[in-house]
Amino acid sequence: MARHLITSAIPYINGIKHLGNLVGSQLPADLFARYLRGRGHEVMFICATDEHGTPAELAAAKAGQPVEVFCAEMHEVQAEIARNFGLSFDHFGRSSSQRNHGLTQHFAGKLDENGWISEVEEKQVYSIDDGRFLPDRYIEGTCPNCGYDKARGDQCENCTKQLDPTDLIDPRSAISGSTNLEVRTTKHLYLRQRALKDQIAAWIDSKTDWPILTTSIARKWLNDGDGLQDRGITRDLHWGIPVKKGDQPWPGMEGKVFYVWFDAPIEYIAATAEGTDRRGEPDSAWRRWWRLDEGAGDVTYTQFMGKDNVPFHTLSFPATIIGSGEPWKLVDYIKSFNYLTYDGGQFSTSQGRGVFMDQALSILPADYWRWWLLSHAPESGDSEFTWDNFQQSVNKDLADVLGNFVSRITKFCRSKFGEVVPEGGSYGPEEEALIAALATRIHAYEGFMDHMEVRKSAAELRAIWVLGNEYLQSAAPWSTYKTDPEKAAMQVRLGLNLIRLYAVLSAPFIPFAADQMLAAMGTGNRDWPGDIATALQALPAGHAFTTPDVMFAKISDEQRDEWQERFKGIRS
RNA sequence: GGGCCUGUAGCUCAAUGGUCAGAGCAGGGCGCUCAUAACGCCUUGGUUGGGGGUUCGAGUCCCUCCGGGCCUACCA
Repeated sequence: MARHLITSAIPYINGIKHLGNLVGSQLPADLFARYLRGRGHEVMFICATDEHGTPAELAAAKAGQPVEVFCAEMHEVQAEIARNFGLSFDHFGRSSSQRNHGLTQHFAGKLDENGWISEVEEKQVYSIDDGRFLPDRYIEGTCPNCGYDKARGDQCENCTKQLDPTDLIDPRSAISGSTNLEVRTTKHLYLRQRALKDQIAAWIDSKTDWPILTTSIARKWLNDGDGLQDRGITRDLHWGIPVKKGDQPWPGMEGKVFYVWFDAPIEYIAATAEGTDRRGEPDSAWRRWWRLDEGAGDVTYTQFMGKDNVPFHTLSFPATIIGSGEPWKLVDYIKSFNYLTYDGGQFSTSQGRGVFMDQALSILPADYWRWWLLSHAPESGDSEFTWDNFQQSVNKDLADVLGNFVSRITKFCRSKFGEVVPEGGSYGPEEEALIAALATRIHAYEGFMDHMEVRKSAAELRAIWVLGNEYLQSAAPWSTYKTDPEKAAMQVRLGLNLIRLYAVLSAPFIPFAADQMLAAMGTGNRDWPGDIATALQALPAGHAFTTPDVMFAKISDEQRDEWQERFKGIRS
């Protein structure tokens, strides 16, 4: 039994996430966590909402709410949706928690003690009417290059030229449209990543088994141009973690907060503490996951994230950890994902294009989405969601292959033997062959799952389901029943045990259906199979079961067409 | 502009430089009747984006061209 710490990139607070966000971090992380728990390992699976930053303040203002209230409400909304998707977090925390305040200030204090913080005076655009400094992309104006009148201060979307806000002609606030702007001087703290570059590079170089997507992004940032740059870790905002050195004030930084990307990954640690606090456990309970000197030496730490998050998890957060000089646990493996696209384009919140998590659950059970998303996870490149593909995959894999298998064996048994595991008969060559085939495929499945090969795991699991149908077809208990009822009883008993075995193996992908299968089989036995023949005797003769309703109703062409129309959004 | 990823069957994807490039779906045929008209077996289908090169051997390595995507540090 090993100890596994698993974190999913924390979703931003300002709205409900779409299926692309889900498949890029939370869902595969949940798959891995459920699998490891199923195999008997000790797992700590952490996620949270990422609540700070300019967009949160603006979204709250738009909703007409104080930002604290807005964030608290949105956290509950996201937590509820996560529960309904079966995301099995040990704790779903908040980056605005007091735990994160304390830890973030602690890390900043340590970094300063060790000389890794510099104070920098810089000039930024201030909007007098908005009463706030504006990040570059919140300044709009006319592009000096192409004349596009909605160019942003960081880049012109029309001609893709990179800009400085002062380049813009007729600059205005993207928030209010106000042109009452001025350049002001402000002081910020920078994390001296440049000075930590060699240590970080050596650490990255030691990770030879990481996905290319992960290491290539890290190396690009380490080596491109002048190499890794220092990063500002404070902002002139109201909502956030006040800048302090540990629990002491930071002279000259009054009224400023830490940058959201500084405190967000620290929330992984803080959320673990929030969880143990909630359970009434002492500090040692979370520290044994995070402090190498307090019991975390045997922890394997895996992070899941979309590719946009990679620089922060390979560079900034490790710089924080390493720079602290304290024995905090560093990540062992980063599993990163490409993007899911929607029907030939991007998911778009503003255009209402694509399916968002709440909408997904309003039309179909979570397992349908979990299965499709995981079996099509964007591992080697971006992958595309189309309704046609979704309908075909779900109908074939879940309804025809798995659901129908459960249906045919339970209904046959009910009609010939009643809803009880039948007695009699013994294995022959066909059964031995099935057990051998199962052993081979389950071994392969475990190998793919151990290595987080999500799509290959799904394909292997499906192949395991198919073995059940192949067996039934060749064993043909409906025929043997006529001449040798004892043999038919043995075949059916094996088939019913396959249902339980499939529930256990499938639970990481489709936990709700797995629960349904176990409930129908009248068992709470979730033991991961070791010896397959033994595992197929979990339900003994005489054990009562119930015949479940249709587990996966098929998606009709009408539904598919209606949903395609409903979620296509407004094309610009 | 720079960098990274990617292009394989109608579709979605596999293939440590090494048999005849494989699966699933879709298409075609046969079988079965327990089952959600479901299942099983067989089968059609590829100049691996184009061109050049290295090698005994290239989907894989190199060059080049074409197409798609992402990132480029003050959004997160």
